[in-house]
Amino acid sequence: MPRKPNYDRNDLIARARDLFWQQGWAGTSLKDLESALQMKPGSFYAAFGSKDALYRLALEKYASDGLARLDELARTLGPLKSLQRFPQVVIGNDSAPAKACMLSKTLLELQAQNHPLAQDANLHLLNMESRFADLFTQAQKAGEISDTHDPAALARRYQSDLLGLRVSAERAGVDAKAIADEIAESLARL
Amino acid sequence: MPRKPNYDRNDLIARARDLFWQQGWAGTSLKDLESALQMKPGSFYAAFGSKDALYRLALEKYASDGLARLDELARTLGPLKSLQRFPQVVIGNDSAPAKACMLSKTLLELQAQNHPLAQDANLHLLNMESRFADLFTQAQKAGEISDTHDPAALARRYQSDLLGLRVSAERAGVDAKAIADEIAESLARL
DNA sequence: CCCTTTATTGAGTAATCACTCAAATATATA
DNA sequence: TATATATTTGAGTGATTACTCAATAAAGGG
Repeated sequence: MPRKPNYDRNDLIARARDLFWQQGWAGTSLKDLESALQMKPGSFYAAFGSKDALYRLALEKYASDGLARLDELARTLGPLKSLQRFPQVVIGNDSAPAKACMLSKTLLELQAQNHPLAQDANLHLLNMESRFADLFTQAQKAGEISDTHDPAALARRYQSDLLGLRVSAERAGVDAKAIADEIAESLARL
Repeated sequence: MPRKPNYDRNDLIARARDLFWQQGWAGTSLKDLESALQMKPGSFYAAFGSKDALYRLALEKYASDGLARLDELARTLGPLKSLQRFPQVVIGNDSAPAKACMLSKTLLELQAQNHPLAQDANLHLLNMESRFADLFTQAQKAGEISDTHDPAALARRYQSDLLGLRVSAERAGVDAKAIADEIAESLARL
């Protein structure tokens, strides 16, 4: 008996993610969202509840897509080569709405206000970091890198490098690809 | 004949810088500024003209103070050791309003809106980068590091690492000091 | 003390913010 | 087709935004 919504919820979340990713939390108004999602306020709030709730969903989509991209890379290239390739992949996606990581942008914007979304972002970052650690462990077991280093420490440093790379990639006049190459090269020396 | 202002302009700018640094551009309202600077709207606009103009001054102060801190370090420690110490110094300042770099926060928040302040931030970052390059050049001339690498490339990578470090230092559950040590250690291997 | 010049005050501006809700509309089942 | 249930609509909410301006206060030179 009910009436079905005439939109694809997942697609709406993806579009919201792109907006939030590019413009940030405060930089994205409800008018922006209404026009991007083609929804009137009533429908918007019936579907998502609040701007924050939609941002939360957008963050989750961003994070799980990122994990999936890394996993697929690992499946085709193996642990070390996927870690070496990932930096280039991440800044090379020209259809992405921004070069910088949405999780770090969220963290930097909302951490000071103790906003729950900042905690969400940090959790997703920790998730990613532990996936990096897994890959380092696998690379050690495969003999691709020496096992003198702690995989957790390698992952911590690798993620920090990635975050720096992606901030740098946002800047004008900075050759981010060169930085990505150097990150990959330094992994080869482990 | 004129009446003198009863505030220290430089001190006001420093307080504004701290607010902006911590809370960001959109996250800092005029009410926040009025209460932190103890100024009514009229005085505020007579003194600074606009929120953006004050942010601009705050950015300049942030950048020149950063350069000064690096220069002093270089004077006492020499080029290589100052580059090695700088990461720890930058994340170790507990009285600072934030760990992350205000220039990168500004860039990430305002770049998408093509806000002039984002360009300002990038210019300050370029300034800092060229100072890093100078130090790398000096370190090469002093024989502290090999001269096989291009100082500009070293500076580019170094700044990227610093930006990543400072984002990481903002996160809960991340041992940023360990990352800073690794950055310093990797410089020793040049 | 007067007068000129500047600083300070704080109520008030229009615009925008996230969000609400009653009415209208569409759909699937009975 | 009638009814129950859900979605969509869009004008409108109060709060907050950055900012203005006429009135008042203060300070130094004559």
